[in-house]
Amino acid sequence: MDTNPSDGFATLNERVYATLQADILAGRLAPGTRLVRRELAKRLEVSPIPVTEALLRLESDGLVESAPMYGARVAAVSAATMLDHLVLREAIECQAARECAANASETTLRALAEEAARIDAVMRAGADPDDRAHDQAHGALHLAIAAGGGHPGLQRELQRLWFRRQMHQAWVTATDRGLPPGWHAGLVAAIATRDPARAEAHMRFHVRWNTARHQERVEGAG
Amino acid sequence: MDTNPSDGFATLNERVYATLQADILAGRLAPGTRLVRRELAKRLEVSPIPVTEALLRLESDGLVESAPMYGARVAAVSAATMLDHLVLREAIECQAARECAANASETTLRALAEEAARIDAVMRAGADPDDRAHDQAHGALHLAIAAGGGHPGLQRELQRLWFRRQMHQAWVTATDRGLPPGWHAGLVAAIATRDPARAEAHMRFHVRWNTARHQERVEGAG
DNA sequence: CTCCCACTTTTGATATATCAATTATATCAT
DNA sequence: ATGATATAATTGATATATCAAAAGTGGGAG
Repeated sequence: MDTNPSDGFATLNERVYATLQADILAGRLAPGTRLVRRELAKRLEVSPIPVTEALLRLESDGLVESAPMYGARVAAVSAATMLDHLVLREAIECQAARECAANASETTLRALAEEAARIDAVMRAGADPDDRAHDQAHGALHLAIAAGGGHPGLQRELQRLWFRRQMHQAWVTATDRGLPPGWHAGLVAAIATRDPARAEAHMRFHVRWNTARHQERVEGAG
Repeated sequence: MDTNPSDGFATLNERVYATLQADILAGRLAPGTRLVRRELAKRLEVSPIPVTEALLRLESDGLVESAPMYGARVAAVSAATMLDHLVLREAIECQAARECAANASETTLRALAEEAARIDAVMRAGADPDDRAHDQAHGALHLAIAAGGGHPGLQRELQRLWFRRQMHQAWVTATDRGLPPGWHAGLVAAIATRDPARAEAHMRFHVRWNTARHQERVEGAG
């Protein structure tokens, strides 16, 4: 079918990509679900070609796994894949904190501090586990830190990783509770010292909190 | 045309991907070159579909840039893109060094040390700037460090980044000379201390050597 | 001579059709 | 009944065809 110019997608490829991504991130397509091109094409009322291309992009985002002459399925979620993701996120976010400390403008730092305080306030008030707006704001803050360093590549990588984080969150009980007060404000303050090592250390501690929660869950389930 | 089963590629998509990648990495396709699907399809004797898919994958590797309804071209190489790449590499490799220090087996560490010594010896002897085998071994060592931590995601990301590194090297005069003796042996020794902070610091210094060379070039060109 | 527009050409996006590999199912011998 | 095998149905890979956007081109108005 033709591309509806009013929906904001330039191509069908993009529309299919966005649709499938939303379905996976929201958990409407469970990990392991087979993604059959013709089926998806029929359901979305397009030909198999944009579907194929969208699946390829989702694969490079880590949301879909596939093998030649076998097909694609929604990527598995396991303790191992989550740990893998967290380690990668630690890499990117620690570097982002460094670069942000070194390069961000004073204006940017002020804006980050403000937003961090706002997010901490919502968290302390006890955000709903599935408060989309809050989670979205939280992600935006981390992205903004990555953007603050002025290196688009870091920002792009973190964006991709954040997709996988959202997917994981659909399949584990998120535990945002029990965070120290000023969790994000402290992080931004460390960045604002302009000391890369300090910014990195603080970010590492920040990301590792998630890793620790993850490992508790794994052991608890053992 | 049909897939030749003897060439090691399961699909035409893969073959086209490998061919174009090799052409870009070797500099046979210069940055900025327009990549017209039908042309490539005719030249490679396939239909436009595998070409489209291969271009999508190359785009996610950062070797190709494209926009909807505009087409693809070989990614630009500039001081900014190179710096972006180096920052990303610093992120991944520093984390890789940490994880390797924390998780690699003694056997792995011994093998890394051996290979590092070998590479340093070749470097000290003055490797040809375009000695493919040596460059390949050098890349393999870094990949092996990333693999040593036991997190496939880090390894995959570094592999992708290394492609961009190879591309950049086709367009700048590589300066492998002037490295301190034991450049890689020292790095692996730091990892073998099992102290993540120390491993990371050493790796950061290692990667930043490239960043510094890069910035010298930029200033020199100004 | 320059600028703008109608027209042609090129090329990206994608539907349809076809082939081949894989998987499911039915059949048969043991 | 069990397992192997032939056959049918499914589905991935990809060639061909079509449509539409964009880029290039020539001619006429100013």
